[in-house]
Amino acid sequence: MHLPDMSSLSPTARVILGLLAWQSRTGYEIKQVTDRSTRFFWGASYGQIYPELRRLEDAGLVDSREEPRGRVPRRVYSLTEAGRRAVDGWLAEVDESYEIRDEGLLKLFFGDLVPPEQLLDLVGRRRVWYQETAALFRGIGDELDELDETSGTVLRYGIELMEWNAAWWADLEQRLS
Amino acid sequence: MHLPDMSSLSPTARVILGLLAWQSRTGYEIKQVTDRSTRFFWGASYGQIYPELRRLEDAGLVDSREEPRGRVPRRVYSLTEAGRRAVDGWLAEVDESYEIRDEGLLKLFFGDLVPPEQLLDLVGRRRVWYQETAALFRGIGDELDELDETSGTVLRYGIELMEWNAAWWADLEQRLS
DNA sequence: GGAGGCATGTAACCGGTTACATGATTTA
DNA sequence: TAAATCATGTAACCGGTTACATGCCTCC
Repeated sequence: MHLPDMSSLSPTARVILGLLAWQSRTGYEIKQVTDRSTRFFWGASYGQIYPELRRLEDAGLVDSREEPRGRVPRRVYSLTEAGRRAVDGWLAEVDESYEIRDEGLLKLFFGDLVPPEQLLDLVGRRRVWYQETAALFRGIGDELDELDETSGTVLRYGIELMEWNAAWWADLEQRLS
Repeated sequence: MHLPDMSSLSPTARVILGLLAWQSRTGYEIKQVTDRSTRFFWGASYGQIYPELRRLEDAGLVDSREEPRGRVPRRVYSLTEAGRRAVDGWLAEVDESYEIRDEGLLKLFFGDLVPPEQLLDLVGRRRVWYQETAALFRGIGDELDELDETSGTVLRYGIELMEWNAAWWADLEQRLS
């Protein structure tokens, strides 16, 4: 067991520890939950989750017990007290990263290089994509009942951000045509 | 000289080629320009730029000539015709990636784990950050004169997005207090 | 003379995705 | 019985950041 170095908590580790602070879960379940909730602003893949769970257990921030379903092996992870302290420590840090990677915006940036109708096509596609994503998020919200909690607030952020974007690109589309 | 494989144009390569489509530049200048324009939705570091320029030259998408300033070595890169075709090809693709990594949102997601005043503090910090970033972008806009071009439109997007965020977090702040 | 900007580059590291591999169980 | 879902994991690869290293030139 190594010293838990809180300053080096990787992004994926933060998501995992946060989710485990609510309840114990398997790696598979963690993936499920992130796909339905944090995916759009903080995703996680199996290739990260399973090795990370090992590292976290190694560091003493989580522990696990085997809970097979029939003959299907299954390992449930729980937050330790040290893990809980690590989560609290991270939540108390006063620095939050923010990053966007938007290829549509990059293409718009270089929009002067293409004929107007191609640019208009791009803008229209983006508008549609934002509308569809907003609808997708609304659908997730309809299945949820915990919209009053902070996790619900984040979903609302997602919906409203997508709607804002849909409106912005629709506006640009109109001005270009 | 290798075959230029357009389908494998890395994100950084796209930014570089796009900028070179406007005018020839050194690696240093490319960094300058991205820092003032695409940085907030598509950044680039020296550690990427210089090796990428080499690879692009190897692939025949750019070429370069030495243009030292006094005894300071300096290499100016230009887009070749194959490079221009690669840019046009990329711009014509109908698929654009979109990604957000927002640690503030992640903390809000787990907001139920912390005392209300700590959550309020986080929300306030985020609101301030968006306000400041909006102001920063507006400052960049004031120095620019090409606000009618598509690159100017992208800056406007940045400003308005930051303003929308500032308003959203301010609203949440008010409801929490 | 010193600070800051111009200019180029590399090495180590890191976080993440994708594809692959395996097998049990449940559902249509 | 076939497909989908549950469940775990690894290896190869990739794109990117950070820190480091070097040296000239200009302006205060």
